Amino acid sequence: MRIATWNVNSLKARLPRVELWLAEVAPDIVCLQETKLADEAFPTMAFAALGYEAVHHGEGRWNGVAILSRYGIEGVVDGFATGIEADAEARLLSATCGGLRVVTVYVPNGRSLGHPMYQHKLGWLGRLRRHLDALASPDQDVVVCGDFNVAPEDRDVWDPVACHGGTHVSEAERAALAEVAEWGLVDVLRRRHQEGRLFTWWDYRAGNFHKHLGMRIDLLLASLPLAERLSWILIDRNARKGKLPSDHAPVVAEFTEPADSSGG
DNA sequence: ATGGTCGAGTATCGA
Repeated sequence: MRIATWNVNSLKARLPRVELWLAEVAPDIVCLQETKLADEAFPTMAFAALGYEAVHHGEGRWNGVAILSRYGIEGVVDGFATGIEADAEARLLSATCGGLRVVTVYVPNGRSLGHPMYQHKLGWLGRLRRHLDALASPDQDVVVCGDFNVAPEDRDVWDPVACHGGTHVSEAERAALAEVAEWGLVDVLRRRHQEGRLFTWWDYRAGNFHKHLGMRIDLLLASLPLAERLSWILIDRNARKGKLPSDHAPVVAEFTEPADSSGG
């Protein structure tokens, strides 16, 4: 079972590359962020032609998240679960794909420390934790993945000194992310690979990708039963190269099937 | 030169 997450920075601009990438990487489940599409404009048929059922939660100009699945899609929840203050923006989508609970997230950027959107970001991560409480149990197979707009540790940024004082690295953001993970989720890339300079996002400007000045802010968090079945995980830097790339690279992980599901 | 590039949309804002 191959699961991927990718902030595509406009699915309209990126669809040709996304289609080629799907054919090459062949993931079974894909979480997309920043589609920047209204639901009516989502290319359902393009994904169906590649063998994916899809669900999209969009608003048009900004944000927008989607889940593609080769295992079917059911139990869709747009945004936060009932009882949690609704999000005015399309940043969260949950669905069950063949027994796996899948949550795709596009966490607010925060803009700058002291900006109202920074407090909004912290509150949003708190609501995400409550969303997981309402949606699933950590003893199930659950994956929460997407663009968290938080680099969990200093080794997840190109230069902690240069980044200090900005968003993505503050103690409060890291604590809010840790609270989400403490629900019962493992950052599987970090569990498997401990070295620094494993980035998923590079600013378009100033040749930062070429200079490998990036951050690891796109995470694939798995519940413990799922995390224990990780075969491999990688950051697909090739998808950040060439013509008209997103500024994010996908994260792709392979998991073995649960032991009790063989043979059906 | 106090920016650098994208994508939204068509002036700027957001990332």
